[in-house]
Amino acid sequence: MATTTAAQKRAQEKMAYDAFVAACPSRKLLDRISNKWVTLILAALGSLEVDEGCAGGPRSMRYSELSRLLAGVSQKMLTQTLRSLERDGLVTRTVTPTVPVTVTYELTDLGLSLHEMMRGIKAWAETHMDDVLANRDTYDGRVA
Amino acid sequence: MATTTAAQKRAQEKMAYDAFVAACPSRKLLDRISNKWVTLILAALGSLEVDEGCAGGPRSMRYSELSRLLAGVSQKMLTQTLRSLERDGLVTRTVTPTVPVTVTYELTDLGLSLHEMMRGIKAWAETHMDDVLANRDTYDGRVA
DNA sequence: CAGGATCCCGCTAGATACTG
DNA sequence: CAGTATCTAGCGGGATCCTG
Repeated sequence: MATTTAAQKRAQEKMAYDAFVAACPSRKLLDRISNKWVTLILAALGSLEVDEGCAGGPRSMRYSELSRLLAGVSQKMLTQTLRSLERDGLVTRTVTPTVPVTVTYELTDLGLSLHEMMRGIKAWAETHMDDVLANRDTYDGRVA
Repeated sequence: MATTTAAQKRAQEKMAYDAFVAACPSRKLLDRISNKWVTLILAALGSLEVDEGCAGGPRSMRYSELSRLLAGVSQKMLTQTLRSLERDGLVTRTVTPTVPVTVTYELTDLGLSLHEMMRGIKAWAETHMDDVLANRDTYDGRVA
C-alpha cells in the first residue's frame, strides 16, 4: 500500500521501539543498562574530571583506576561489563603499548549521553538513602 | 568535638553515602533500582496520565493494568518488585474492597523523582537502539 | 598491568498450580 | 482480580589460577 497516512507515519516514528513490548530489542537493551556494574562504570567514567566543573575533560580512565574506584568489583565482571559497553559503542578501548601495557577506557558521545543519567541514578540512591531506610523501618514495623 | 568546620560539615553532607564504596548501603539500593522490572514499573506508573501533558494526574495504575502493559512479566516478578518498591516508599498500595477486590499502585513523591529518571532511561534505550545495533554490527564484524 | 580461562555456588527469574 | 506457594533450570557473579 502506497497510502500511508500522517497518523500512521507519526505512530511509526514514535513507536519504532517500545520497551514495554517483550519482544522489542529495546527491552533487552534496557535490561543490559539497568545493571549495577553498568551504572557504576558509566557513572565513574569522566567523574573525576568533572569534579570541579571541568566538563571538557577526557572522561577516560584506566582499567586499574576503575578497578580501584569501583570497590569490590571482580576482574571478571569489570572486564565483562566493559566489553559489552565497548560492543554497544558506549566506551572505546585504547591500548597503549607501554611496558607494561596501558589500557584506557573512554566514553563515546553515545556513552556520554547515558553517563549523565547514570550519575543521576547514582546520586539519587545516595541522596535518598535515608528516606528509603526510614520507609523500610516503617514498613517492617507495620508488618511485624 | 564541638568544633566542626563548615568544610567538614559540607563534606559530611556530600559524602554521607557513596555507591562506589562496596559496603555502603547506597550500593545495595543502586543494585535494586538498577533492575529491568523496577525501571519498567516506575516508568509505567503515571505514564498514561502524562501522555498529553496532564502532569497532575493520579499517576496510579491497577495490578492488572501493569500486568498488561509490561508484556511478559510474570505475576511473581510483578508482585515481588511492587512489594520492594512499596517497602522502600516509592509506591503506595491501596486495596479497595470491591468484588472482586481492586488494588491500585501509586507513585509517592519519592517514587515520582525516580520515575522521571526511569522514563529517561527507557526513552534512551528506545531512541538509541539503532545506534547500538549498528555499533554491535561493526564490533562483531571487526572481531569475526 | 590488564586481562583470559575455568570451576562452581547461589539466587532468582520463570513456569505452573492453587486461593480469598 | 490479585495475588500466594512451590519447584526447577539457568546464569549472574565470585574465587582462583594462568599469561603476554
